[in-house]
Amino acid sequence: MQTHDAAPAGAVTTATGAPPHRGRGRRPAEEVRADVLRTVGDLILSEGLADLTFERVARSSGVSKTTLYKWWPSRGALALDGYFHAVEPALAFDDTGDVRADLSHQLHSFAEVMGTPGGRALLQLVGGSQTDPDLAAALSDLYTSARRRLAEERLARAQEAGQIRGDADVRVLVDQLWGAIYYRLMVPDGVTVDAAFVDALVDHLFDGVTPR
Amino acid sequence: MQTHDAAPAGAVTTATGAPPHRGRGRRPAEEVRADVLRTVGDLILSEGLADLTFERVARSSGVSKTTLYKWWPSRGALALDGYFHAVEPALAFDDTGDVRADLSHQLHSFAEVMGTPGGRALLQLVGGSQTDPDLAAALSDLYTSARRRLAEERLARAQEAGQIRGDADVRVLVDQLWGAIYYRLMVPDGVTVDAAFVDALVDHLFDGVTPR
Amino acid sequence: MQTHDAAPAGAVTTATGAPPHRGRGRRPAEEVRADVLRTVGDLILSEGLADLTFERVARSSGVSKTTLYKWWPSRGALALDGYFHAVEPALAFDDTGDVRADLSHQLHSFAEVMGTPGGRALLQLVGGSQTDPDLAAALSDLYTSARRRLAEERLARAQEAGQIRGDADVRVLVDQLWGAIYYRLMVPDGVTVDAAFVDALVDHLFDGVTPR
Amino acid sequence: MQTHDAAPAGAVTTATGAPPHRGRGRRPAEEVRADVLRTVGDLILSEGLADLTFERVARSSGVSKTTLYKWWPSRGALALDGYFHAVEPALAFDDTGDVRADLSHQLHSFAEVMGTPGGRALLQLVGGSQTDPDLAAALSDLYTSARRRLAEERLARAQEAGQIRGDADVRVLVDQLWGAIYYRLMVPDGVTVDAAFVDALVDHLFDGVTPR
DNA sequence: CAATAATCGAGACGGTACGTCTTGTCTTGGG
DNA sequence: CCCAAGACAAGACGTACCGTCTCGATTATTG
Repeated sequence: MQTHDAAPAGAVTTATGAPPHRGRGRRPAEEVRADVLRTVGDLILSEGLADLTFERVARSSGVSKTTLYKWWPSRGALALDGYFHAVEPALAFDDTGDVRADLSHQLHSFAEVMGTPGGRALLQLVGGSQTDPDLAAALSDLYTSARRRLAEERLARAQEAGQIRGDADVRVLVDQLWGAIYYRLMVPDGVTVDAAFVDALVDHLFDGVTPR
Repeated sequence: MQTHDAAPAGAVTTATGAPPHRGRGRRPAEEVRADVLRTVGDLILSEGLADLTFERVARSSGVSKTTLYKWWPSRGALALDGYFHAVEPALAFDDTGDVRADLSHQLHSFAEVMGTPGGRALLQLVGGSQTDPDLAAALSDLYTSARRRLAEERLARAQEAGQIRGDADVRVLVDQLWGAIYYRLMVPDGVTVDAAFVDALVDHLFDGVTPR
Repeated sequence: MQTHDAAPAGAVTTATGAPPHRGRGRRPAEEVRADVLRTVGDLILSEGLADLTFERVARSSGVSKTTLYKWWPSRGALALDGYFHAVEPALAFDDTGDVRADLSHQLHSFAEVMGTPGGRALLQLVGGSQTDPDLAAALSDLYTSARRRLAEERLARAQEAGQIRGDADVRVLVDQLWGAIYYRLMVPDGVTVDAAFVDALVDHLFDGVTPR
Repeated sequence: MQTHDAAPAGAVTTATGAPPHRGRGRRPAEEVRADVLRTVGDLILSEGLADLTFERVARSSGVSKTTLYKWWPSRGALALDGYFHAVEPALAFDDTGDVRADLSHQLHSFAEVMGTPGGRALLQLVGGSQTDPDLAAALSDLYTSARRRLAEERLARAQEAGQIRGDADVRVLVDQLWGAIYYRLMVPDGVTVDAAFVDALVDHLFDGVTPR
């Protein structure tokens, strides 16, 4: 466009709450998409997965249900997408050479994050995936699968470096570390996730519980 | 009871299927309750928690919604009650003196049961409890809490008997054994629960993964 | 957990207006009947026919639904019975010898009574009788039939006494006097029932509206 | 009134019978509206007002309850709308110059119509309006108010033309003619509405009942 | 630059389920 | 035996959300 037009083009009027935008014509896809993800992220962190409906997202975001259904095939897909735009999970995994220290650090961070609203939302997503195959698949593809792989790779390197016994199964170790944390959070029978718990997770596995 | 008669007397074995019972008046509470629990159990094992609604249960069981709401305050409570009348979980925990063997046996049984429709239903109940506090409380009260306690007691006895190190935390061990199984089942990123997995769980914890 | 059932035990919620009477044994029939009629009368005068249900009457009066259904076969019958115990309508009809004066007096009284809550309740009963044959029959038997007969008899005496033309139909006159008042009250298209209206009713019929 | 919406107005005679229309998306408003009104009209003429429920209308017409509640705020509004689409009442009022003949003709027609299912439905609507203010207002707005006005205007013209005495109240005459017919129909204590009755209505008022 | 094709918002639509209410029948357990 | 208390099946109530759809408005893309 060669004119003296002052159009902001890609300006995304972030603002709070719902963007105004009166009129029913077409809007840039990214703008619409951003509105949706912001709304979903807010909803899922503040009120949880149970109250997240297409209807509410449409109302709160100013985006029509038609558009929502066009881009997100299910409630789970929408929730997951909004969730990851809200929390931006850190997938990096330190490698200082000391696998026990690295694991401990990583697990403490993980336990801490799981105590936030974002952590609770993740638990609800895992919960919902038990009855929603689409959500289960999306959750695996977008998050848990990558995290498991990163952890397994770090542990495999440690095993090659001789820091973990050769006959141990590093994939099982992931379940006994992260899985144990998930379990305490999802089935909290009078137990809590604290620093001592995380320390015990690592100690038990590396030292064994059989008396010397 | 003065006789050697073992007859159950008032046992109302209404057979399978839904009894007709036309007419709208009052029926004995146990009869109504039995109809409901049988229906809910069937539904939850065959179609899962997602399709369990008060409406369907009322239709399928011939019990009115009024009655359902009177006795079961929420969908979760109804589901849980029906589930436990359908599966009758074995809570017994062997104690042969060899804790490692006992644990292994118990975990193999548990893993096996979790592969059945009843196991999948339980996972869905745990999943649903993430967004339903009532269900979470009921699930803990009726099942998980007792199971955790039994396991902890067995492990504590082993610790006192010198089979487990004194500085180990037996409550954490529960999370690293049963919790690991739950996690693999609920977040199945290309991993499966089989006999080798269960063996590895025990081996890792008792022997430790640090090279000697 | 799931049944939050169980009897309320010793909870004695006396409620307002209701006689206490705890315990389930038999009470004298007249006492029960009086409680019901008092409750129904209060309800119908204060809230109208629409909100009168067996359920509410049972709750408010402390009389069981069983007993209500035993004595009153329909909502209309119950309403009507309660109504007439609350209003005790005056059926007497003066006969001073001057039929025009007697009619005018009677109609003015009637119009006045119809402006009270009792009058409004009667209109609702007539309204309800359009869709409830039982109520229609009961209303006629208990009230309107007797009233019409009294009026017709008074008018017939006047006709015999030569105060009303022989070729007039006194039964039709009832419709054109009382019926006109009912109609204005039931279909109030901007018209009201006042003293002038009642006077006009009588004047039109006795004097005729054709110019002399 | 009844549609509190931009009524389509244009008569849409979508043929008889119920169109199947599979699929859940939006249908043209006029089509939906026509289905509803046809169903309500049939129901109210065949079974009366008492059995008219939103539930039945939804089932019979294939229109969802949501839609019914969106357009018709109450059962009365729905009933009335369906009624007037079924009966299309003739409001015309002859004026041959002879008011007595015109009135007689009009009243005979009215009495005749009131003997049909449509007439009985109208009586039930009037009855229901005694306990339903919304229905009362709608009934007045859509029908009775206009009818009363037409009659009053015809009578007023006759009064100006000297066919009715100047001190008569033409509004009261309406109650003593039409109102008397309504009353006999709504409170039928052994009396019937026939041609002689209608003749007597007119004769009494025009000639007076006082002996000459 | 006007016509056309996409794509948006808004929201109506047929459904299903919700949780509550009333109906008329029936069972239980006092008095 | 009769009553209260109230459980029961049935089914209507009015609301929420689902996923599909029509409609009109606006924009971007074409001729």
